[in-house]
Amino acid sequence: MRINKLTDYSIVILTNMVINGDKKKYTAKELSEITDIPLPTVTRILKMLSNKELLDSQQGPQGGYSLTKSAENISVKEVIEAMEGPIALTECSDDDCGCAYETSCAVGKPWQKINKAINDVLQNINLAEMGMKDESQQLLKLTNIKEMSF
Amino acid sequence: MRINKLTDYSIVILTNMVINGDKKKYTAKELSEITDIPLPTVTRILKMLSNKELLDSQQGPQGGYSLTKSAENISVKEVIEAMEGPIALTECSDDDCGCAYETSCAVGKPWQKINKAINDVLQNINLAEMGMKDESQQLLKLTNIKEMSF
DNA sequence: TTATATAGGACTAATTTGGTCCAATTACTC
DNA sequence: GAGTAATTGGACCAAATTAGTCCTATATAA
Repeated sequence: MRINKLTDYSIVILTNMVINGDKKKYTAKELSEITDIPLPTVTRILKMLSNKELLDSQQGPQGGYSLTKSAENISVKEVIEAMEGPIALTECSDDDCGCAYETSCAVGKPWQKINKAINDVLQNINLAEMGMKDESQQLLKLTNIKEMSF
Repeated sequence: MRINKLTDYSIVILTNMVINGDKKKYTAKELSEITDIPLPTVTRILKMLSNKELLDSQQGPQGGYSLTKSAENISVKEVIEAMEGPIALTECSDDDCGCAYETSCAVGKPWQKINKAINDVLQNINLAEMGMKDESQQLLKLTNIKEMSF
C-alpha cells in the first residue's frame, strides 16, 4: 500500500516549488538542486506533471515550469492521480470488473466505499498544507475526520 | 496505490469464510474451491493469516482453519497489516526516517496525518460489512466520514 | 499405521518500477 | 541566423518486488 517513489518525489518537488515561491518559474536543474533528486528523474516527473496540466512549461532560455494553480487549489489526490491514475486499493472496484474471480468474489461494493473515503482524505489536503512545518495550523480537516470516525 | 494481490485474495477468502459460516472450520482445499483461487496460493495466504493470529489452525484429518474472532471484530486494517505490515503511503512517515533526502524533504509531518486518516478509514470497516451484498445496511460509518469531510 | 491436513521455506518466472539517456523541438539572445 | 538553454518524447536497461509453485516436515484423527 505505497504510492510509487516517483509519486512521492513529485509531491516533494511540488511542495518545494510552493515553499520557494508559488508563482515563480523553475528549471528542472534548479529543482534537482533544491530537492537532491537526480536530474533525469526530476525531468521525467516534471514532464508527467506538465502533461497532466498541473504545471505550465516553457521551452528555451528563461524557460521552465510553474504551477498552473495556487498551492491551496492543488490537492494531494490530484498529484497522485496525475502520476498513477485513479486511486483505488484494488484492481476491481467496479461491479463488473471483468476479472476472473467475479462470480465468486463476494466483495466489490464495499471496496467502492473504501476507495471513496480514501479519495476524500487525499482530496482534503493541499500542497500549501504539505509545506507547513508547524503542525498546529495544518490539516484541521483531516483531524476532524479522524475524530469523527470514533 | 494498490494493496498486493495476495492481500486482496486474503480479504476475499476471509469474507467467504464469514459468509459461509463465521464459526466453521475450513480446509485450504475447500476455500480454494469456494473462491476459485489456486490451491497453492490459498495455502500460502492461510499460513500467513494463521501466523498473524487472524486464523486458528489445526493439523491432521478434520483439521483446517477458523476465524479467531467474530467477523464484526476483524477490521480490513488488521487484515492488510497482517499481510503487508503497517499501512503507510510513503516509506518515510516518521520525522527521522533516515532517508537520503531527509534534509531537503520538506514533507513528513503531513504524511503522518494522512496515514492516520487512512488507517482510520480501514479500521472502520470489518469483515461482516465486507460480506454484505445490500448496500443500504453497510458502511454507515464510512459514509458519515465522507459527508463530514465536505 | 495410514491418510489428511497444516508448517516452513526455497525457488522461479513475471511484472512493475526506477533510473538513465538520446534525439528532437522550441525560443530567447546576441 | 547562429548558438545556447531549455523542454519533449520516447526508448532502454537494471533492479526490485510480487505472484505463484513446489517440496519436505510435522501433527493428528481414525
